[in-house]
Amino acid sequence: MAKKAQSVPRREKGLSRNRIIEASIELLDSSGEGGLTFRALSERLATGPGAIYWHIASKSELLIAACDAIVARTMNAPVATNKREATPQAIIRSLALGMFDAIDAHPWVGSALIRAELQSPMVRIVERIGQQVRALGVPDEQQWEAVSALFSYILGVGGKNAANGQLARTRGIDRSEFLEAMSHVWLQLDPQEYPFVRSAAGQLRAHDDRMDFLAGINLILKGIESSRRR
Amino acid sequence: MAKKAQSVPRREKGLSRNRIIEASIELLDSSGEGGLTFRALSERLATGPGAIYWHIASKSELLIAACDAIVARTMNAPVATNKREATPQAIIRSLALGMFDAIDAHPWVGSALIRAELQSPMVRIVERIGQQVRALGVPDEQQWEAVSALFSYILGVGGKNAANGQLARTRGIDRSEFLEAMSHVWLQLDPQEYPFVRSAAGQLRAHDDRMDFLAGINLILKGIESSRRR
DNA sequence: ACCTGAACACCGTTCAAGT
DNA sequence: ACCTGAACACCGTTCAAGT
Repeated sequence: MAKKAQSVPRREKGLSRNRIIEASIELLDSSGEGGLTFRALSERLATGPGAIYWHIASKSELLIAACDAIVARTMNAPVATNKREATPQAIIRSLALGMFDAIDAHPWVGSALIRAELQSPMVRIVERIGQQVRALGVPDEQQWEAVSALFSYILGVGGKNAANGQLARTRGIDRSEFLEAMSHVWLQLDPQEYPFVRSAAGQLRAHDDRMDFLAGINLILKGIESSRRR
Repeated sequence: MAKKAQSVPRREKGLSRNRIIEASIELLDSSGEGGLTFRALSERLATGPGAIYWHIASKSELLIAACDAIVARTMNAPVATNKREATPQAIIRSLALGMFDAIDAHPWVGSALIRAELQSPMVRIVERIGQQVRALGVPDEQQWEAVSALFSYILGVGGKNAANGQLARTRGIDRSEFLEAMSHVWLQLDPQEYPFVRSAAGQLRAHDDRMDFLAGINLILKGIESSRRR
């Protein structure tokens, strides 16, 4: 009968790079970094562990590919800014927050991103930010430094959040409980040796990761601005 | 300092948390993150894998303890600044570079640091930087944001360098070869979609990680300064 | 071309048994 | 109190064999 007359949704049974990546994302989301194993994955795909190797070279490649899929979605999503003032700064803030939220939703992306250095996920992020840094009027020789700083900062916060997510999962602990406990530990420190950390213990309990993240982006943006002005 | 008159250096044969940590550092330095296994470690310590568990709860605790030992040394080292102008900014730069160099020498510290969130290694770094941010005259409510931004940035660059080190080890590839190859890949990208990355490919080949890192620290410091002035 | 699944060479961790 | 080492329950990866 008609072979391509209508949208026969690619036979469910055939394995493909894409199906493998989608299944990996589901697995990573539902059971964390440790949840992605070739055995669990092949069970979910109703196949043998060896079959996956026909489509993907290694676990590390698989993790980066899954990370890249999330980053691609995030960087291609329409930028959520007020049209009235879609300044480069506002767009950069929005892109950065997009990554923050993506990592918040998929904590494993944070650590995968770090391992994917200079590969596709980084390229996507750097490109989007880079264009806005240009639009900011930063001179050519300073653009790389500016983009690199923003990217590294996002990477750092992302990695931290990935660790948080991992910790929350393994210890089955609530984030605010954990902050409470940590704040208590900090208050216990020797006041001679740790005056700053002790005094910051209160803010630790109250702080909002997302707002702190944004504040850091704003500091870097201000730094870029005041460098440019000179 | 010397607490007691040159005591006998704790009998070589007895296991101890410290000896285990030192052996772990050697193993991590010589064969990377993957090189730290309880089997390799117990062989080096001439004991069984189970023995280590008497002194340390888990591999993750071991990794963080090893990381903390390096961070402690780094943060306690005398700050290398020109006495004449030991401004808070200069001290922060020096502390940050100290961490950069430590991670450069021990790439595994980068990824361990990320996993150690809010624990001892972070506390040491945050304290040292925090004191200088205070000395900068940043108002109380803004201190945490400033320190947090600096720390996250250091974490991000550190994580990236850890990945580099790992990559260099597994692929047995030289850093500059790798940058060369990556720069070539970037030049191949679609100019419509990736104008910025393409134009940055040249700088990628030429760039100096350490200088880029310092430039980022300076951007954040400038941002802090201009926030304060407002 | 694509898939199967047993087998290999590892892991971290536990625990009865020793000293 | 501290150590031993076999055993358990996993891993990623390979590969002859199938379709």
